[in-house]
Amino acid sequence: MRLSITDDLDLKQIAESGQCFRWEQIEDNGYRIIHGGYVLYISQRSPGEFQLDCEEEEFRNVWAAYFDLDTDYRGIRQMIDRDSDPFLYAAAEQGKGIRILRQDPWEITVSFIISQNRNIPAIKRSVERLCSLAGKRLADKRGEEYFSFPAPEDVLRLSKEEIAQCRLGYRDKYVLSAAKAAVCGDLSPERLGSLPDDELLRRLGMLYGVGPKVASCIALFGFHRLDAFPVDTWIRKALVNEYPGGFPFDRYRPYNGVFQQYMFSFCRNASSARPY
DNA sequence: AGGCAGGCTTTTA
DNA sequence: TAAAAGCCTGCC
Repeated sequence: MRLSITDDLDLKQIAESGQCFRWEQIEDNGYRIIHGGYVLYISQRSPGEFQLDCEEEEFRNVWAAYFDLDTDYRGIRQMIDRDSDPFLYAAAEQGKGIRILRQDPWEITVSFIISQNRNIPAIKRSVERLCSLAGKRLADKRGEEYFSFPAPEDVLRLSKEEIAQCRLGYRDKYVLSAAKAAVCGDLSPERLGSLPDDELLRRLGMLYGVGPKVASCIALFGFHRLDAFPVDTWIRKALVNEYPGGFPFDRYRPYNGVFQQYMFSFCRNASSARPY
């Protein structure tokens, strides 16, 4: 089917934004996306024009939510005043097209535990290795092989040797601990989904190996808490350099996490020049 | 009590 | 060799 939208949506921006680690680029501006039991091939024809290899029904039931199409990202960007916050304005202009996907909380929890103290290519390798060893080997509509993201029980069934092959390093015990918590139901959306942000962050932070940064990422990307604001090395530098008086969280509530994502993308893409 | 230094696996540039 | 979407432990 074809999809035409007027709001922000840029596949390349999202693919490189560091929130999803399993999108596979299959052509220029075309990706294969694995989400739960569904696989989508989607390509961007032009700004606002997309081709998807699914029926309208699946789009309405699955992918519209995945891409968070009910949220008005253009409207969120318009909260920025160009004159009073030129840095954030420049970041949002360059990151236009980013959306916060509604991804699976368990997959996000594992992915961001793995992410700590590593760069994105390394994260992707570990996640994919984990999937190929513990996930189910399946075929998509094109007959191409893919692996599902493993359930917590599947992760717990891995041998020591298989865990080692995932190159998780010292994070392996964190992943196994999270899997045990998930099996107990301690990570279920039913139990955590209705908690207020601060309480959710507190619960996530109780997981072994999950500190403030990773907890914020899980809240933002796994529980769609758009006000959660992960502070990593990039954002830390940006806050020091651009907001010596502190970031105006009150001004940007309840979308601080979206703005954080623009800044993260901007800082990572910026080489050394600062064109703003 | 709360803050801080050092250590941790591996990969990337 | 330093840095990478950090966190844990032990010490003060």
